[in-house]
Amino acid sequence: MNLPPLLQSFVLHFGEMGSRWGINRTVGQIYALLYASSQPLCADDIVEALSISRSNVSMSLRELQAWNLVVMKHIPDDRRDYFTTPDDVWQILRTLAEERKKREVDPTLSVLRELLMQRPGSEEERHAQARLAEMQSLIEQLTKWYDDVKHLETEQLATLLTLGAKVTKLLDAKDRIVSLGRKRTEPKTS
Amino acid sequence: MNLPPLLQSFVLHFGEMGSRWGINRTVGQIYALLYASSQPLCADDIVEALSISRSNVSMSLRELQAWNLVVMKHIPDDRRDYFTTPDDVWQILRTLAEERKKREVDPTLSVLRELLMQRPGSEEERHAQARLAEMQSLIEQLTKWYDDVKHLETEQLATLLTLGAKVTKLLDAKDRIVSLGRKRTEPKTS
DNA sequence: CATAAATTTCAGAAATTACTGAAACTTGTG
DNA sequence: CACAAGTTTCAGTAATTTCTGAAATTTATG
Repeated sequence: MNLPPLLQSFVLHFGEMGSRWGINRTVGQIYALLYASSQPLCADDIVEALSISRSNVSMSLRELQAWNLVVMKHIPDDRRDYFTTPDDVWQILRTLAEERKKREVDPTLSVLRELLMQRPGSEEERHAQARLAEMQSLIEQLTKWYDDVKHLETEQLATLLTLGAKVTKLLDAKDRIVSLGRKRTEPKTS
Repeated sequence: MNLPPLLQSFVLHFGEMGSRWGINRTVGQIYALLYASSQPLCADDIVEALSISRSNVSMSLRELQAWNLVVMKHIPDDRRDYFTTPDDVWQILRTLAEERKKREVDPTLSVLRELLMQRPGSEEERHAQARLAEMQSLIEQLTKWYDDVKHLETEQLATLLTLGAKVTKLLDAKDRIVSLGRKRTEPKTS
């Protein structure tokens, strides 16, 4: 591996974190490299930058494509495929959320639904189902929220983040404002 | 493994998902078993239920404790340690969020901060730093939101979820209400 | 449609991670 | 404090995952 030190640290860190994020080391490193590079890279650039085999690069790029985390680019008069990551970090976040949900949440939700269709054959099963139902309910509330929020434009999403817990206060505030309004009294501005 | 079919399916599913969630199969299975069981279980109960070695159970319980995902209970006149999961699924969610953040986000944030302290030694490094800064900014916004929201009581959290994207509309509504209030006009109720 | 460049596939090797059983350790009790 | 019940540790083994290099396939072009 022969990269500028800063880039190398970043790449190595993503490699190490890879396993915690459910991807492998190489995939993490390649992603980091593409993310931080100023230019799209082709497979051989990656082979050279990370000192890994050509086939490993091929497999890993395929994995990153399956995650929709890289985009392929073409350079005029060059047959090779070049890769980058999308520029917009908010868009990357949306993709990550979508893919992780697909892989980590949806399968469980469908198993829960299936198991909750069954008739319990014992008291122990009845209790288990009650617990599964709690889990299902929570996950469905979370995914409903996610489905709602994922369509937001970046700016709105940022607003929502900045608002944070104040949302609940805002709700109270609204109620107060409304009732004040009804009494035709001047409300405070938040 | 000799469990009621429903429980067994649930346990096996959690085992399979384990790797995607950054825990291993056994840990996933034990968690599922404890989660759905009506009674606390001791290590030997788990050995029997899942047909795995005593030492594996010990190691896996240790891991689950490190995640704060199980609680130890004691039964009068019984020296053995018994384990359950917390009852409240919302509390479980909070714990999961906290632990995943600690393992999956915080280390990266600290690496990013460190790398952004360095002075870039080339144009390539300068560009890389700009990209890292974008990533850092996004993660900091997200963790700030999280730090804010994590203190909410379950009921408020549920409200926030139900609200979802409507929050942004609510904001608009508030503005309208406020200005209407100023004009001493009867505002609409949401 | 032949050729050459680029890419992918895949079987086996290497590396990593998970699991077991035996031994060591801890803790409560007579 | 000796014993027994319970728990943990750890070295070796098993299982899984990742990586490689050679061969096969695809694709653009003259």
